[in-house]
Amino acid sequence: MPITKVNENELLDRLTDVFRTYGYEGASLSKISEVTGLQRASLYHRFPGGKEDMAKAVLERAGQWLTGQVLAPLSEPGKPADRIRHMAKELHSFYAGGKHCCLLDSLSFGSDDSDIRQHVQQGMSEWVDKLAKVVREAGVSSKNARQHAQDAISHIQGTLVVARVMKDYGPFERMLSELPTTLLRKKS
Amino acid sequence: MPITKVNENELLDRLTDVFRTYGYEGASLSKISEVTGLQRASLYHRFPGGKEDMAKAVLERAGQWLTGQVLAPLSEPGKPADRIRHMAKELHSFYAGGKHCCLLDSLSFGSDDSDIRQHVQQGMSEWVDKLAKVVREAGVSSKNARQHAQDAISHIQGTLVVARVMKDYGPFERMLSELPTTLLRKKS
DNA sequence: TATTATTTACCGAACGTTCGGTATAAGTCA
DNA sequence: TGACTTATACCGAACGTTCGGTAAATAATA
Repeated sequence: MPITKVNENELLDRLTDVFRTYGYEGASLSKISEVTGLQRASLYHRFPGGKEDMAKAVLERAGQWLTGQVLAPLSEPGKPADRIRHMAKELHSFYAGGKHCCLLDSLSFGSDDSDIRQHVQQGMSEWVDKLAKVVREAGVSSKNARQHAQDAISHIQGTLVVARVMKDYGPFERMLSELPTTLLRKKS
Repeated sequence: MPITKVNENELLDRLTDVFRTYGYEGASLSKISEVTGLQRASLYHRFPGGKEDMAKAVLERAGQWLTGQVLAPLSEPGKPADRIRHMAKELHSFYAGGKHCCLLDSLSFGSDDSDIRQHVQQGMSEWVDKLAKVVREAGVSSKNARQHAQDAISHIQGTLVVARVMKDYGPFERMLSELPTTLLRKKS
């Protein structure tokens, strides 16, 4: 078979970049074609389902990344606070120090019942659940654990919004450094 | 002169709704026309600068609303904590309990140097400054005041993202109720 | 040769925008 | 008052462009 012009991983990297930056509607096929170096028709060869397939693939891979790289350190041996510090480090590189915004934000606009929206919701839902589980294992009560997980993710999303709008990455950095404390606080 | 089909305020209300929900690119003139009840050409009579003018007008009014309704209670007499509680109340209705997402989020996607983006940045910048000023007046050190203001706005944005994605308004409500504490904490 | 990746060329539909024109209200002046 | 002008609010139809998507042909590997 002929060689691919762009390999799967790099293709998804660039797609991620476009969807992150411009959102779903803003990510036109022209822009995608320009960024990936593939013509529209070639993109349809790679993603028969078109733009929606691309967005789903991007979300899928981001979810795997999150699970494997960010959430995994939480399940390894060591003191809970150390494990969370490890996660913070992974989050830092995942979001490029706040310079990359979150797909769960950029892809969550538009009509309520869109297919993409459901994927986004499921992604965030899994994130909350997995994070809450670990916090619970660290000795926080079940109810508080879920709240802390939600609050942490809220804070991540919020600092990323501020970073995007203001180009100020301070709040994101600060939030990461305070994660061990805020996430494991016994009483809210 | 003939009477208007939709008055200025209601028109801006509906425009706000569309931009909030769909973002700038997602808010097509067809959708706007449908929601406002005005034909495309009529919208250009009201907003000669087209879609961009509409978004700017919407941002402008939201900024005035924020200044007048949300930030104003912070400058009135009374205990700082009470004043912040008042602001929280106003924020609650401003964002409809978390069901309305923030224009500063939905309009902040797309190319970095767009005119809209600059308006959004200026809007959030003003918000941080005004909030920081009040926190400083309540006795918090200058540096901490700015950080607390940024953190509060981050948390607002974050809980709104979570609310939009998950349809869970708990984090937003919780965040508002904890605002007096978090905003006035002396040490971080 | 069979298969696969990519391309050129093209499609109908929707995009944001503009134009020509109509209906209504208010001001002007014989 | 009544005819005339001006200004406003709106609309239908079209503008050129871009949208997401497809069919047929070419190039390259196995």
